[in-house]
Amino acid sequence: MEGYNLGVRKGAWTREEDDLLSQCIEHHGEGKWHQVPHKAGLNRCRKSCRLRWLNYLKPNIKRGEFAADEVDLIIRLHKLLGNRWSLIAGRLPGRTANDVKNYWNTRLRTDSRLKKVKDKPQETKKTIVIRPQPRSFIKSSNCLSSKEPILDHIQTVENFSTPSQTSSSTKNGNDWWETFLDDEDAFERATCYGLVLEEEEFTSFWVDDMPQSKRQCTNVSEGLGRGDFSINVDFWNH
DNA sequence: AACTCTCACAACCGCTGTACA
DNA sequence: CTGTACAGCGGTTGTGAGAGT
Repeated sequence: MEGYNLGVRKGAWTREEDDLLSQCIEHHGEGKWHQVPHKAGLNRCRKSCRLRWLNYLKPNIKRGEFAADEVDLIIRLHKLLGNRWSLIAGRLPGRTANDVKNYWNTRLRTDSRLKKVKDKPQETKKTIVIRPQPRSFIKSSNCLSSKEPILDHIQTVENFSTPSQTSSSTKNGNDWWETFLDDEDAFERATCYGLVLEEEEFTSFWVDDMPQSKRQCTNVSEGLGRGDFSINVDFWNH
């Protein structure tokens, strides 16, 4: 595949290789990984270069022990997302997907904190197999033009229950998602319905006009980052 | 001191999704 | 529509360091 093993160097990177790769990316920028080995003068495959940069050389990478709040977030996000390490890492500034994965596999997988999650009844972790279904909306649609929070609508789906919302989506001056991860009950309920984190901002869809028969397949996504709430609704069909 | 075991981390491999001709 | 190339992801393996015997 891709000439991956055709005479390229493998194994640990040397300081010289790191310097060449760093200089190349500082000069040409990230991306076009297939060109990087040639431009950098490295006898490495593009995958190796990319991995080395993303996991080790890239500026702002945080090294060392995971803080308690980072570990807590990993556990909670893993409960939501499963092994989607890149998404989990995206919520941990300075941490890479490889770091998170390694940390999980070597320390958290057998952590007692997870046992209670494993012991939960199966139905709370049920995942619905879902398939995409194209949908269209007209611009003048009430649901698209409305500025009301999506959660008011989503709450009608599958009895999904978030803290009661006002039209400004706040309660006691706080947005509910700011405390979402701290609210074990809300978290459990959300897990039941297969919340999925995505980077996309919610901009396009409403769900309240979906046929009742399809609602059980609605997949609700919610960005958990503090202050950068976004929500993404995918429409699926069995 | 020598050997074995365990752990943490870096890196590799195989696969999937996407873009494009 | 199909094939190809590429980017990116997650699972797995390799390896070095430290602990234990």
